[in-house]
Amino acid sequence: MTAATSKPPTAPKFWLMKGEPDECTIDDLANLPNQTVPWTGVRNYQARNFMREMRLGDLAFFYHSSCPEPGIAGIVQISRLAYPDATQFDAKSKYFDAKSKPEAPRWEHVDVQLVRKLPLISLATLRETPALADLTILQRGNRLSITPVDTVHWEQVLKLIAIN
DNA sequence: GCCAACGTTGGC
DNA sequence: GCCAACGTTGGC
Repeated sequence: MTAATSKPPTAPKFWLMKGEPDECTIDDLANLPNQTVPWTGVRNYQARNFMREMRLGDLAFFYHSSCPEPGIAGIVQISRLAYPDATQFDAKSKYFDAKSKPEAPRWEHVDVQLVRKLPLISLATLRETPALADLTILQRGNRLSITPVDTVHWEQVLKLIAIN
């Protein structure tokens, strides 16, 4: 038995990131410089911690949330590791956090870059797919804006649109 | 706008 | 450290 059974630390991970189309749609992202956006505004420790775990090249589903047609709208990749969120110190921002100090920032975020837009995979379609029953965002009461996605779930979602 | 579910706050 | 009150999320 060798030590070769463990996975390389560089294996890309999969995530799902919820965004509100009111702020940035997948098409908005496509039109930004470098098709890249800083994922600012996360104010939940669990979601922040997931961003800290992200590595360059990890892939994420870009999910449209709080809108008429919620669902997966595209794929993005992590293009910059977590760094302090400037909006927490901006008193005019809706993400301002008076309790966070510049010498000890509470909130961080990654940057994400568009990989490809997908035909919208609606929340209803996700719910109708038995193989996705354990997908985190489909669990009762789940509100986390950033969640890990199992490899099998990632592949299953892509099967829904015959990409892979 | 409703409301279930969950996270955060703060008094004790 | 408990827990009630309050705020937020997010689909419907």
